[in-house]
Amino acid sequence: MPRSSTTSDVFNAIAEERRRDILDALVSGEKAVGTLVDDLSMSQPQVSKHLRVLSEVGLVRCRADGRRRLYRLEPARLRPLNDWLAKYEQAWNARLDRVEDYLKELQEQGAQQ
Amino acid sequence: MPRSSTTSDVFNAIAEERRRDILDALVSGEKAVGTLVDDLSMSQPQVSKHLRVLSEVGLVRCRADGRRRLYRLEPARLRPLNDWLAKYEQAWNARLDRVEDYLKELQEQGAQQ
DNA sequence: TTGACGTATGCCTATACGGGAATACGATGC
DNA sequence: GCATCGTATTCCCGTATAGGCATACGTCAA
Repeated sequence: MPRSSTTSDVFNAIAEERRRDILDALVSGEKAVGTLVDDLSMSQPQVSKHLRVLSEVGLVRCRADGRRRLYRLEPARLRPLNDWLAKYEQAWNARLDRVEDYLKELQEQGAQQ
Repeated sequence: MPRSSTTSDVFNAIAEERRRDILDALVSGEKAVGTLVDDLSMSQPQVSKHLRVLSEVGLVRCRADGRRRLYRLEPARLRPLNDWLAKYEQAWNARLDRVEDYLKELQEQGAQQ
């Protein structure tokens, strides 16, 4: 069995960094495909394909404007991610309280790569 | 070019649902591999392999106890996810304020699948 | 109509995957 | 030492990808 499809859920869709870049670029508002191509220095087909994936999981929505297509963010779809992450906030904060431990994390993180 | 490695970052590591299941199971505390196998009804090699991925991105940490290996959560490593998501909280909340829109989201989400 | 523009799609390849089965490894108890 | 338990690793497979390139599609201007 291969990896789950990128369009199977939000988690798989945002696993690709390029797609996160696209979402980041859309935070400031609706943008045309060409604008994303320029801003992110990606090929046009590449952008279109990633937008398709994001669209299939509902993270973006499309609107026609002449021959351009304007894509906008659909932040509500990030909810599953937020909900899942919320479970760990408590455990997380408990660690953050111990500053020494946290600094050690960062050191190990740096040393590991 | 294939998809990024599952061990390339936290985003790719948690894309797999089984691995999220494992993390969820570890929220309550340190657990042995066998315990996870029973709790999650997964094969032992499967659990070990997923734990390896989680371990490589630092989401879990291992400790030996006799012939058992106890794995525990490393919540601090979820930070990149939290940071990335934070960018969207504002846009998100703006939508949540409009309850009608949010309900519509849920309806569309249900109708789509 | 014709051409140009903006975008989407199809084909291709190398690549990394998740799961199953078998097996190797390390620690324990006798 | 030896059998056994608990885990990790290896090999195999079918499969879905991301990117490059070429091209099809829809819309607008002249």
